Amino acid sequence: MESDLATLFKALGDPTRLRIFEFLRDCDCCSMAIGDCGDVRPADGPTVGEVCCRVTGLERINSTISHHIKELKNAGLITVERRGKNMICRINPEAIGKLAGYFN
Amino acid sequence: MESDLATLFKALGDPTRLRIFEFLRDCDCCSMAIGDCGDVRPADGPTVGEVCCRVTGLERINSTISHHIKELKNAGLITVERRGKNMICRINPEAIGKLAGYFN
DNA sequence: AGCATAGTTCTATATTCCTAGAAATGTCGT
DNA sequence: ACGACATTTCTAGGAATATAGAACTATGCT
Repeated sequence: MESDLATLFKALGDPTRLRIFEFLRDCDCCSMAIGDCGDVRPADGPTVGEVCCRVTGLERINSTISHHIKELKNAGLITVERRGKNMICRINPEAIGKLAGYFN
Repeated sequence: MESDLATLFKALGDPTRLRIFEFLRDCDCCSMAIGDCGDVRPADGPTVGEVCCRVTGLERINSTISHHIKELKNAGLITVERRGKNMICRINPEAIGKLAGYFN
């Protein structure tokens, strides 16, 4: 759960992670999540599995995505919370604020 | 001279490079540069050598700093221009603008 | 309890990256 | 042309990282 700037930037510096991050951010802004590979439903955020099969151009094995999500979480960019069998992922607004402030 | 976002973030994701970047940014905002290890003079920007001996807490060999500066340049975050025997480094405002826009 | 589903952790491998020293390049002054 | 200075490029070694497959953990359902 570090959050110094270099750590934040490093986490976003990998193309795969950046896509995941942007996907989560887009879900966040419209407060909808995309259902398990097809349908659409309102939700707190997409699950790890939804990230796996929904982030376009992302052809990565489950364990790889899980690893990247963990890294985003450790950097403090997102939060991950259990909801039944699933883990739902959300952007951490504080981190965004921190980054936004840095360039102004 | 790439400038996609992942590349920008990756360049800033290394602690050494981030310090260099911030040093250059601070020089830029006050339009002063710190002279060769001690004195202060007006200038377009600090030289590579000045970065080497002036960035606090940076104990890196010359070639290492040069390598990092090159990487910042390749990412499009800074510009490097020859001035006599020296190379002067400057922040690229476009890149800053791009990053600022990204988080708003 | 037993099973299916959802994710995580472990292990291994190939690639990338950071660092530093040595050699090379470019520029200026004499 | 020569030497001093500033910086880059080359080379190499060690650390970190991305990826994937297998094994494991956690949860819910029947």
